[in-house]
Amino acid sequence: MSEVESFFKSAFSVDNVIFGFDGRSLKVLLIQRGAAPFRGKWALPGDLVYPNEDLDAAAERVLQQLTGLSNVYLEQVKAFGAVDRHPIGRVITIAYYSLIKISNYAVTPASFAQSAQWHEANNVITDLAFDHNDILDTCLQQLKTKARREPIGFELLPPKFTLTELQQLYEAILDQPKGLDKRNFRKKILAMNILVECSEQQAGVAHRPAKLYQFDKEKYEALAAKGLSFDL
Amino acid sequence: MSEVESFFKSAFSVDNVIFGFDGRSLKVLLIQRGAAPFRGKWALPGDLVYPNEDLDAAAERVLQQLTGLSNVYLEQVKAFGAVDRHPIGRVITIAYYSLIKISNYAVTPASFAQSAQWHEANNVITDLAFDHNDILDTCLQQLKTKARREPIGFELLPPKFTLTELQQLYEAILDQPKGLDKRNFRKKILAMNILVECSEQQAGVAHRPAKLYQFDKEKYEALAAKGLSFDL
DNA sequence: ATTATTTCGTGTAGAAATGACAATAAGTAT
DNA sequence: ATACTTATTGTCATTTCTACACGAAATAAT
Repeated sequence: MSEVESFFKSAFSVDNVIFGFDGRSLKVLLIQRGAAPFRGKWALPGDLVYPNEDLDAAAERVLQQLTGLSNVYLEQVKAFGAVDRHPIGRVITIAYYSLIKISNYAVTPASFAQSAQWHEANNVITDLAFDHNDILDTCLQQLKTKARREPIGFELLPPKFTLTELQQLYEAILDQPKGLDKRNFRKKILAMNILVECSEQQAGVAHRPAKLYQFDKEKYEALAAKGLSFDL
Repeated sequence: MSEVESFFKSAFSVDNVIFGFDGRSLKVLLIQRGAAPFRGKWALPGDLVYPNEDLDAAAERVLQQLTGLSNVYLEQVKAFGAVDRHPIGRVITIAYYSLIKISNYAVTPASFAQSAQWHEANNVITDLAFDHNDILDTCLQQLKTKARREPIGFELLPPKFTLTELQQLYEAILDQPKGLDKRNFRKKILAMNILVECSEQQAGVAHRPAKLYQFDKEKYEALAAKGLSFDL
């Protein structure tokens, strides 16, 4: 075997930290492994990257196969490449996270035999397979950092939401000890001018219904180009 | 060849965007490739990762072989893995950037035959080898973002520096159109309480010498733990 | 239909941070 | 001594931030 060939004995995979929000807390979708290694352990959904598949495409595929969803927010975080991170050989993995609207996720489609389950993002069991605890922590940290500087939170909410729901989301993501002040939060987010008020109101609640809002992405991008910086 | 084996026909490399600051502008260290592919083209320093080498270690090695430096600021940015990014096979690369004190870099050590040269970081030729323009842009963007929120700029300065030097550095990194206000910059950075004044002064200048300062990392970390957030 | 219950929606005032601005001080070179 | 160059320092007006409480609008229960 030539020297160059000896470098071509490794593989790479993608692992995807899929976040959702159920109205109360931030969740992560984990699977229980059906095959060795780490059979039976909880793990991040992931797969080897096909030889002629781009990295991002592989991450999308993993997400699509597990949730049936496509066209969702997906972002690469970093590569994890410790020599011994995988028991069967040299496999580095590229970690991604996605943000999905939890209500769109139906339950595991039949095509995927493995059991998948939502777990509390801030309180995940510490013995995930491989180095997945590491990966999860890194992605969670990155989400927390990024969510306060870019308007990605909306990816976790239904298209129309109330300001209270939005606030609860941010309280769940940034773990502010005391929560956020209601009036100040509303003032701030409305002042950015990136939300549009819907004509409908919240329905089916046993109290005064709230106004519904939508995130206006075009408006945000126009303002961002002019120097607006989202910051919570 | 088994199905699993077909996944083990790829390699990975690291590429390192090495930044320096010469007192006026931000620089990147590029090499001129001595071998195919892209022989003669300018490129980021990088190498294949050895089979039993951690990713970070490979990035350090590349840096060390080129500059003779070790123990410098090094950070992984992301993986670049388009299927066709490398002409000789499937090779994904993990991009890093490092910040070095340019005065410590002697010139290419003999061990490295390739010619290495500093280029203006904000104005690099657009036909680097591989997808290196992409990688460079991403790393530069990341540096700009990160430099305003974490005290990493000091890695580019000598241990003792004047406030004017520090300001010039930040003006070079964040390309503020009008520069920063001198009085306000000093007020802000000194108020953070992470600099210590040296007993010496600047020497060898034909005008009033400035006080020299050092970055106090322990102090910063103590304050950061209590909630200080570096922000310029 | 009155009442209880729950959440919605809103403004103000004091404190803190920011941004704009220029004159004197301390050295070297001639 | 004088010219030259860069270093150092404070104030004021404006903006932003933070803390804080009550009437309004709907449903549920009687």
